Amino acid sequence: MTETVVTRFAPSPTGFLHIGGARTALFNWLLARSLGGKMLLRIEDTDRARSTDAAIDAILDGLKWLGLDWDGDAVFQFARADRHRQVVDQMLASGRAYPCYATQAELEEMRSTAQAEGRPPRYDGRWRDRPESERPTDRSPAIRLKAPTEGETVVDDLVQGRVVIPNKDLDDLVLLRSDGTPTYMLAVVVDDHDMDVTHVVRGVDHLTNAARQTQIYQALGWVVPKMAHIPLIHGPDGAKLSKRHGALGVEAYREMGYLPAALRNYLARLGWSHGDDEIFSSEQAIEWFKIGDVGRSAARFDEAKLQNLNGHYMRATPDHELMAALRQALPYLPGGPAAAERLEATGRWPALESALPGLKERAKTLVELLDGARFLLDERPLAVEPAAQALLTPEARALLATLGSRLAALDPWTAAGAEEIVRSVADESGVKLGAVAQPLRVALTGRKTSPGIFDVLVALGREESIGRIADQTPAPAAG
RNA sequence: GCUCCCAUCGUCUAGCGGUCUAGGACGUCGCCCUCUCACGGCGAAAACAGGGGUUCGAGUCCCCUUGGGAGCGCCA
Repeated sequence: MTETVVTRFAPSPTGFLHIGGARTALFNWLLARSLGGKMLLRIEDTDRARSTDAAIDAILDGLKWLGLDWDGDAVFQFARADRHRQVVDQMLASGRAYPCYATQAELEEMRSTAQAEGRPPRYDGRWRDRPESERPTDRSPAIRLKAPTEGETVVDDLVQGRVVIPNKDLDDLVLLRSDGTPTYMLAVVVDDHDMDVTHVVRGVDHLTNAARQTQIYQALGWVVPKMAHIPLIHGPDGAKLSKRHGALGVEAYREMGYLPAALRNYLARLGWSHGDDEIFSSEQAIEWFKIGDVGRSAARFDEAKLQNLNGHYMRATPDHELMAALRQALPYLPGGPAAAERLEATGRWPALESALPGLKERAKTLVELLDGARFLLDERPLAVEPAAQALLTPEARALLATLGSRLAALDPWTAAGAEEIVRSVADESGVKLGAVAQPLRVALTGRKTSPGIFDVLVALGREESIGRIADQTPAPAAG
């Protein structure tokens, strides 16, 4: 019998799609796809105060952008509250759960005295075995799990190995709050069971929860799904990734000009490896992925490596595809919308695409690519960067003047033809190619660096090129 | 405090008792290519946290120490 593998990604919609969450989703996705199974999506929105529609949209949008598709419709946990309560009734009836009337103040006190005595803060089970006759009628109880007090609970984890937690360290967790709403701990178990989830892949921060949830499964007599708790992502300083480390949400990576495929590759390689392979497609990752190959130690997020990887992806992407990716990303990039407008107005979309080969090998992100393409966006007369200004010496301007008139006669307007002219001007003037090429670069782009200057000439076209050169050429005699 | 997890170059990692004078990648530093910057090529520096065992033999297994991390809610 072949059981269909079912994984699930279960974010709580209280913010954007966290980069760590994205990796959890990726591993769930890889596991499901590699085993021919399904990945489900469940929105854990039981915290009504913190859950927002905007966050749900952000998470869905982030997953789609990253190319992580899920099977079926997203399940909303809050909508299943009745089912959760039904399961608790079942547990109450079987004696595996009991009502607890302890007040917040009592719980507070329990915690503080436990702390003071050096014991782990936990519920003392004071309502666990109280007879019904003692139950107060002036308030409604929370329902707690009657957890085993002795022995140990074992989590056979696909990544962490066999993790054993003494039951005495696990208290009777709340299943249903006194207002009748189910807790996360209960909801997760019931939903995973009802959704036929076979593999639970999530962050190690849930490892202790896994033990507690195992107790719930056992109380219910349900099969415990396979678990895989993957290590968390840390910031460059080794501490858990947080706001102060900068970008946290995947949408920020879109804004920084990263390609989804590159981010997927990077994230997959963070904590998982297939020998020495560094650059691989998602298809390869799916083929190679084994959850057991995921390491147990936390990995630091290294943006320099992500950038390098993204650079590889950009260079490897065919121009028309990269062009499409850029057009899609433009609305999200800083200055992107304005750039799109300019390209539209000047009709330079084709020029940009033709300049892509030179542009993409000089950029690690789409943002850098766009910056490199600025010479195509700028209008005459060009603003020359201060650092570049120094190259426009009187001698250089004179060379430019010669160059301008020679170039004007070039036909057809090709890179090879332009190169021939530039080289001969250099030869005739007895200077090195650079002495002509550099001033030409400044005249054409306003900067000291750019793609190959002959390619720039072609991308800009004859009229614009000649014009820009003229802009930097001394006015004839008159002055 | 208690419970659990982790520990190879600065970073991500390969290594699953002998092939390790520890490999790859990013980053760093040289050199080459060159119209600039890149790309690319070549090369260099750079690690088994410490201490005990087990074993003929340990980066690989066990224990301790140290150092990190996570969890301990009527949050998820």
